[in-house]
Amino acid sequence: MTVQDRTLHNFNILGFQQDLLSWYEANKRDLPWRKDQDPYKVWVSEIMLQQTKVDTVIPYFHNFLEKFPTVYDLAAAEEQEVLKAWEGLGYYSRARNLQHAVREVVEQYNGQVPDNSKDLEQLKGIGSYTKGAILSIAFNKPVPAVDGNVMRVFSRLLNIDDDIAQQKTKKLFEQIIHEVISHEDPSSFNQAIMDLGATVCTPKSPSCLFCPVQEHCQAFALGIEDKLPVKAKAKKNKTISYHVLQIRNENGEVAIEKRSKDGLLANLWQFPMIPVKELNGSPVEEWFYNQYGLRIKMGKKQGQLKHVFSHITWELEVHPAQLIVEDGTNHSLCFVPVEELSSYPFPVSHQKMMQYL
DNA sequence: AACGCGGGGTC
DNA sequence: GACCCAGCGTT
Repeated sequence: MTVQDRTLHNFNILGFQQDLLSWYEANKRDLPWRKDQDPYKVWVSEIMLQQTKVDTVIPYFHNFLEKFPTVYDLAAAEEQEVLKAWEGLGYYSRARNLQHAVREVVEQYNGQVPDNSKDLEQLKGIGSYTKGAILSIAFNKPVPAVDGNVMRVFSRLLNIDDDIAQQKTKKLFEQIIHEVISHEDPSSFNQAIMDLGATVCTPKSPSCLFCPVQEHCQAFALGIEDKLPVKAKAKKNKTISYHVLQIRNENGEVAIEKRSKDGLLANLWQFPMIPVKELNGSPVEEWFYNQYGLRIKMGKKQGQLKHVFSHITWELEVHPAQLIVEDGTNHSLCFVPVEELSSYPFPVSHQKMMQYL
C-alpha cells in the first residue's frame, strides 16, 4: 500500500497548492529572515526556530547577525561569545553545533553553504527538517521540511491519526509532502504551511472558518479538527534540590565555574551548586571542602526559586558565603568582580540569582 | 525507538 | 498545572 493509496487518493493536489500559495502571497508574515535568501541567514534562523517561537527568536536573530554577519565572522568567534549571543534562548548545543558546522563550511566548502542534501545533512545540527528548510527556502529546491506545524496541518487535512511523537510518522509525512509540494515554488510552499500552522491551523482552537484550504480538509469536514494531531504524552518531570552559593573572597569578588562540556547547559557558567541529596545531613561547608578543597562560611538563605526545564525542575536555595582561606591550590572556581559577570554566558536561572549579590 | 536537551507563552 | 513551540544528537 503506497502513501497515495492510504492518504492522497481523493486529495486535489493542484487545487490545494493554488489555494495555499495565493493565501500566502497575500498574508505572509514579514519576518527578518525573509528579507533575502542568503543561505547563512536562512540557516541561522532555522536553527534558532527549532522548538522556539518566532516572537522569541526575532531579537536574537537581529543581535546574532549584527555580531556575526557572515560565516567567516561566526567561524572566527570564540565559543563563549557565541554562547553569550545565545544566552536565554535555550538548547545551547544548537549554538555550539552551528558554529562547528559553519567552521566546516568555511574550511571544506570555501565559505559557501552547500546546496545539496548529501553535504548538508552531514553538518552538525542539520537534521531532516533543517536540511529541507535550507534547500527549499534558500535554494528553491522541492524538498520536504517537516516540523510540528506540517504534521499538525497535514494530519488534519488528510485525517491521519498516527502518533506524531514517533519518528516513523515524520517519515510518513515526508513522503506525503514529497508528493504534494509545489515544484513551481517550493520555497513559498514550505513557508506557507508553517505560516498556516502558526496563525490558522493552530494546536488549540484552529480558525477553520478563515482557513484558505478548508475545502481540502477532512478533519474539518468530519468536525474532528480538535482531535488531531495525535501525540503521545511526555514523560513526567523530576525535581532536584540544590543549595547555590554566592561566595565572596576578601576582595569582594564572586565565585563562578564553567559547567561540563556535556549535558545540561553545557559550557555555560554558574554559581556553585550543591545537590541537597548528596549532603545526607552533613554541613554544606564540609561537602564543599571535600569537593573544592576550599574553606567557606555559609550565610543565611537569601532567597529561593524554582526553575522548570522540559524534563527537570530545579529547586534552588540561594546562600551568600565567605571564602575563609585562599590556598592557591587547584580548584575549578574563578573569582571575578561582580561587574564582569555580564560578559559570561549564564543560564536564566542563575541570571535571576544575581539580584542577591 | 527512546531519551536528553531550555525557556517562554498560553489556557 | 499541562501543553506547545520552524528538532537534533546520542544511545
